[in-house]
Amino acid sequence: MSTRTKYNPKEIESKWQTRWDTEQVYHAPDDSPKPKFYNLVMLPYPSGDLHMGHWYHYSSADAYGRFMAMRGYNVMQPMGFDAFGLPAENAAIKRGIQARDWTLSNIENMRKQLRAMGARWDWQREIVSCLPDYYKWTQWLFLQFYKHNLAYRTKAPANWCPNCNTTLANEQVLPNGTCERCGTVVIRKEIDQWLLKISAYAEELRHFKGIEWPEKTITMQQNWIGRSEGAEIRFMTEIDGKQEEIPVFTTRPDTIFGATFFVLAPEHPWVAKITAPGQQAEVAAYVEQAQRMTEIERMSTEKEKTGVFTGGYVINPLNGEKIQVWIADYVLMGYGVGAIMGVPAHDQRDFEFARKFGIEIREVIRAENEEPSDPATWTEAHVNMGVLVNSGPFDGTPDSEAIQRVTKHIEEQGIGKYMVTYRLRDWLVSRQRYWGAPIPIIYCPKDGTVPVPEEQLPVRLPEHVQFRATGESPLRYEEDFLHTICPTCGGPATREVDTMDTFMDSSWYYLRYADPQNGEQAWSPEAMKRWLPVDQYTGGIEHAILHLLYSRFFTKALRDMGHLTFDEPFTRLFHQGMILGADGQKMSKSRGNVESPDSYVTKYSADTVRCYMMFIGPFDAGGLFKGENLEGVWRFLNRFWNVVSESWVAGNISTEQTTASKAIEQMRHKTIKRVTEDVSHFRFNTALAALMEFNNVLVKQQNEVVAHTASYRKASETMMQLLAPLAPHITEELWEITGHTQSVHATEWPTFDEAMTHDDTFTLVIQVNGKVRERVEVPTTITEDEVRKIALTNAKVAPFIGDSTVQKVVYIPGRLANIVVRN
RNA sequence: GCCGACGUGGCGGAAUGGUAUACGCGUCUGUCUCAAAAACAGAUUCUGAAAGGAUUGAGGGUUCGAGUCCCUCUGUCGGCACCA
Repeated sequence: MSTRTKYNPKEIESKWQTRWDTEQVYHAPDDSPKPKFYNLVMLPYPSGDLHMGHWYHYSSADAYGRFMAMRGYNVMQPMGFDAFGLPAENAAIKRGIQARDWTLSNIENMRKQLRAMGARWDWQREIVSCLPDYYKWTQWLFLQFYKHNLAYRTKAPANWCPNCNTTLANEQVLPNGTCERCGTVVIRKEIDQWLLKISAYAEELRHFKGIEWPEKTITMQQNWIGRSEGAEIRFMTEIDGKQEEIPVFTTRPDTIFGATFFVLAPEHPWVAKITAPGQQAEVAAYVEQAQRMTEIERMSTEKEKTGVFTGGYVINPLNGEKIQVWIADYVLMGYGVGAIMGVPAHDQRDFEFARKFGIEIREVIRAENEEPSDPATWTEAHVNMGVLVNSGPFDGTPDSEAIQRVTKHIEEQGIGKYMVTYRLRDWLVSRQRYWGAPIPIIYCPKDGTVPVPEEQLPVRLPEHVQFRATGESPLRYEEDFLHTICPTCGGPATREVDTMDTFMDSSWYYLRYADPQNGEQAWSPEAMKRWLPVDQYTGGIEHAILHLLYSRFFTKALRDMGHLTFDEPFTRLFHQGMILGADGQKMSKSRGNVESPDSYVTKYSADTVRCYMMFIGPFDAGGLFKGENLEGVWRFLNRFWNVVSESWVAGNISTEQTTASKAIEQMRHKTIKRVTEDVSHFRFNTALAALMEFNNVLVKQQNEVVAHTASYRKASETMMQLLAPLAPHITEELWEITGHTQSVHATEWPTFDEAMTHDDTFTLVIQVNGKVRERVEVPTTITEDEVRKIALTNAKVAPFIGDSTVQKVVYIPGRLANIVVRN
């Protein structure tokens, strides 16, 4: 009999990590006969260290991947690095090193940490977005967008972060008007920018056909995209003696007879033209002031309405009325057509504006049962439904019909049309920074904007540059980079010095994992068809709009270009929660509540940290990291180690069936059922609780006779398999110690027999009027009559019935009997 | 302001309309030890000597029976917010 061994994680974890690595057991082969399962996690930014959030995210996602592998899938679970971006550049400026060196050494460190988790990463598929063999294809993709008119350059007011010294996409400006990265207040700046025409896919992006995503995420994307149905109506004006038309967008064409003024956004191209000479100074001042405003100031809803009369007029095409043209910053250039008709009676914003500037408020819709009243006495706009009044030929029309009737009318008259607008604006991808993929465009004095020919890719980012303290991109001063030859005429030309938003890199990395080493193509059609789309994607909800929306856009655009054959990149999406410090606050150095996962791996084991992360609570809820709570998981793993290793050295295995062995067998089946269902639904916390319960039972019985039965041995075998996805090292080691030759992770997931999950007896709960009065152990075969008899004659129950009349006995088979009595 | 989710022991949390508080942490008691740690055994929602009573943010409703379903309120969190 061998002596008892102690759980020694240091030794076994490095032993198995090395073995898995050298034997490449987690590489997903392209030619497996098994069905594929693409298990993806959002790739990390190489900040230098894997933090608690990474462990939380990746432990569970890996457990799921391991579970699916044991269920017979060819699981592809890749890992890579989203390696371009500002932190590298800032570190370079601060420390006088190269961004590339900083990034690559961080990656090196994080690879080690990722290995120490014991996850089944497919390292052969690793991608690093800042390396030329990756960003070559990011550039290639940009060129495809350009070729299909989905990338364009324009001079427009852009969100500018004065701290990061670069433009930002709308999605990167937080709701409070600050920079997503650094929290600085974003201002607007007019410069030439490259944009991707995501708005062309607004309608399709609103739909989520055939995918299982959290409702919340879908709603967030739909709100972000927005959609308003209405009409574009052209108002007439006269400029320099010429008849001109200015369109407005409205969702309420039925209220057009109530339009008493007209408003242009301050940035509207017609502002200068329509402004009367006498008003020019005032208008110019207002426009300038609006431009200077930060996003915060402009977005404040508390703000009182402001505006300036331009001195110009337009004519309402329906009633021929001449109304004043104003400019006001509550009208946004980026929505609709940047111009509105002001209907103060039935729109609260227009109401406030009209009140402030003394403009007429004219009622054109009256709610049913509403007494006629003077709009001048109103305190707010009347937005309820009703029937049209003061609306010429439309008087008396219920406004439920009026929208359609007026729209039809203006279409027939040729003064407007039905129109849908979206809130979603095009994606600004230019960044005035160095550490990103160069935009593959050349500017030639003769040929203008010329895309870099595909065979000249990649446009290499210089690897050794002089950083500037201001954060200004060093690229524009890199003469070798800047000056080039025009691909069209061969003459001298300059390169675009802006680089691409890092979200460009991450919008397609999941495609590259399918075919990561392909030097000829971004991916081959075969690899694409074999692996994509992603079956399960796990990542934080903070990317609900940014990365997840961009990736969907890429997928749809690339499908239309013929490069992909599916509509959605991520079939099933799961958001893990956020892990907080023990004080309930976000972990941060300034708060001093940061905990390093590495120190807990050293103190306990990787398996302990993994299991603890899964045990904190529901995976989508996140939770607080409390170091002391790891003790519980650590004790569990030790007890598990001891009970398995000891029971397997004990000899004399009996195959005799006893009451005790049958009970163990039943619990084994119940546990398989619970764990299988829980892990399938990402409920790792309750799966672990079930395993702990089973283990507690095995521990309790390890000195009993039953510990020498085949059932008991089978139970510990099942425990190893069920725990394997969660704690891969300890189970692998025990599996080997107990004489198995194959890896536990390569075994088939245990199955259960439904009949075996039911006990022979159950605890019958006896209630009187819904209150529990007694519990009796009875056989499951018991009949209702027997239950009634037991319930009504039970000595402990009797006093609660007393002299009252028993009205009925509700019996729920297998559970309880409720005696209903009335006095 | 609008929309959505949530509120359970000292703590993290568990509960197909059917035994509330599983599992774990912490705490207390005990065993072992010169002692401590570890490990092991037991206790641990509140109240009560016990029988019992009360208890899932507050109040109401549906039901034989409600943490779970419905209504009102309240608190916390998340999203949106001058989008015509």
